[in-house]
Amino acid sequence: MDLNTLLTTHVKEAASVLKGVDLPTVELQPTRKDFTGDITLVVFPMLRFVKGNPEVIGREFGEYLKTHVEEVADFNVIKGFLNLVISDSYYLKTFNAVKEDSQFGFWSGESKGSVMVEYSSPNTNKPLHLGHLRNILLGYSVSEILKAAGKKVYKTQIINDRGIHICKSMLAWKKFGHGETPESAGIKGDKLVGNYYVAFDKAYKQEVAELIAGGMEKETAEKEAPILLEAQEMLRNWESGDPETVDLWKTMNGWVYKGFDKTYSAMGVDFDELYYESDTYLLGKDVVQKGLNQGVFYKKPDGSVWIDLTEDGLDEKIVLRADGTAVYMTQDIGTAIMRADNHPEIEGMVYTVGNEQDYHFKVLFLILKKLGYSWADQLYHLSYGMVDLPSGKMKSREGTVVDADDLMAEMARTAEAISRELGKLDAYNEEEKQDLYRVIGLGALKYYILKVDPRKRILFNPEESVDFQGNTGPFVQYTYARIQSIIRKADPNETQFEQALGTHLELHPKERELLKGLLLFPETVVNAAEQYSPALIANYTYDLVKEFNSFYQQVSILGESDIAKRRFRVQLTAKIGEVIASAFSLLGIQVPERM
RNA sequence: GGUCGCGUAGCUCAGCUGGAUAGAGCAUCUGCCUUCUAAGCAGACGGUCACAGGUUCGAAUCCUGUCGCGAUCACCA
Repeated sequence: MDLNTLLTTHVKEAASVLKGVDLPTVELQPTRKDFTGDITLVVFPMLRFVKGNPEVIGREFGEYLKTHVEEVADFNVIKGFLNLVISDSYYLKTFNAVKEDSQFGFWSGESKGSVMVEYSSPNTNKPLHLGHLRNILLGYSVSEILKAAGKKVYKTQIINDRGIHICKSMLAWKKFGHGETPESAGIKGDKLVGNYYVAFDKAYKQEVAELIAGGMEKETAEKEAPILLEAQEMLRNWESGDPETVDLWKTMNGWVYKGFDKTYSAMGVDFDELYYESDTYLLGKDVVQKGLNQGVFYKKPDGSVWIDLTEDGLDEKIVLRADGTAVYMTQDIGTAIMRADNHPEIEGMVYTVGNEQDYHFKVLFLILKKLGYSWADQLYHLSYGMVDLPSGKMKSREGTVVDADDLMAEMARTAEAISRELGKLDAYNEEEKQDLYRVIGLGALKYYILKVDPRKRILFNPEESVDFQGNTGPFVQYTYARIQSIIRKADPNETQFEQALGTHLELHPKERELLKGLLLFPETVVNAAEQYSPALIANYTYDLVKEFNSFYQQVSILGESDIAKRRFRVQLTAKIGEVIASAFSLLGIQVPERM
């Protein structure tokens, strides 16, 4: 039984014995740092049931708990707050009970069901940038957190591999590419295709300008530019399965996927299952047709298909174009259904998509519900804020996009510069050092992005770059490396968790704080999963690490002469290291042995 | 204009299912490396929790309104 439920039971018991009343709820909270105690019972809410002066009542309850509950060593009352001091032996016993569990904090019971988490889902004509980075890191981390909380997770993405935008880069490559390939150009495939997407835009703008100069209306020119008409024809060719077009499409998409894979692997993320829009949009069209027959949708005179959501407080929304081609919504309907069909066992889907699409997902979930899918109310849009630059939104046309590959490389370079200056890595060869720089650089970047509440937008200033000190990934990594250094130097016998520890040690205040922090890990994981928030894990880890560093500075571990104390400190240190590694694994961040 | 989100120290953020004197990091300033890694520790400075009402014994937290910022309301994805 954990401490809170134990105390709740006894407080209720005290109420019944002392006052003869049934307390429906008991309010406990961690004692604030400035007061003596570990757990505080707030007396005020009890006044509704127990009449009297809160301070007097607090003292009465304190006396009762101190004499009847062995875990309560002492108490004090300040205003309406009953601060309970928990005995050292309770913390030591609890530590003994959990220290050998290498999966401490992770759900170890039966699976709590399956869930599918979608993230990344890029266009295939633009390289990944900082915005994708947040999406991918969030989705991956939430997946890991859900797993730790007992779910089976399928990591997935929908790849937007179809549509007019793809044809634009294909056409530009055909016109201006002269057969260039990633190999011949010596650049990643996604970058190559991205260049042609830009090349299309440039050519298109020029044509429009020329048409306007020739006396054409701007609006007409924008619609009639020959290169655009050509792209549209290419899309029709693609949809009708023209072999040459389909071949080119396959080739160029292949380049892009290879490039993306490199980026994903550099980031240390992966997927269990991929869905391609080119596979799902047809199913979406079928379902729309069915929904039309069911009366969920209706057709406008021009042939386009709509749903009327005005009764639900939303607007009318198009689900199929007049020419019968699919829109964004059509393919998302198809994708959701295909996923549910493939995995009847899943109990939920999480969509990691920016908050600019809040409305879209509201509508999507509502449509699926109206179509009668039972799983529709288990869909969740993990909505996150944009990543903006000081100058505003990132715009590829203005060249202000922060490229994901470049940024990761730059972070590693910064880590290298700092490391070289500190010069503590004599034990490593050059290759090991390079690995370490990547781990630290990535750690800084991932932590920087994941520590903020997903809902909030992030302002990224490339000039100032990401910190390596204070509340950062490297700070946590550094502490981990310190811990490993201690373990390397410690007597191997003493680091073994099987080595029993006494329960009658007198704890140093720093040790108590560390133990309290350690024991919070499991509930932190549960909370993070419930709220889909890696930020909770990051903040927890930071607090724990700060507490450890303070302990480290004030209390000698290996220098302690009392064997029982030293053994406890070494094991506590090792356990903290383990929890840091576990917590960081939930953020997708690695921890180094040295730094 | 409708809808949704956000507004806490100079900057970046915690705290938000109501509880004690609102916490960190960065920046600025002071100390601490002949003792386990100074990417660290200890401390100082810094606040009208956007504003105004309301609910409550108690509000940064809940409700209403106002202001500011952002997103969205496309036969783009």
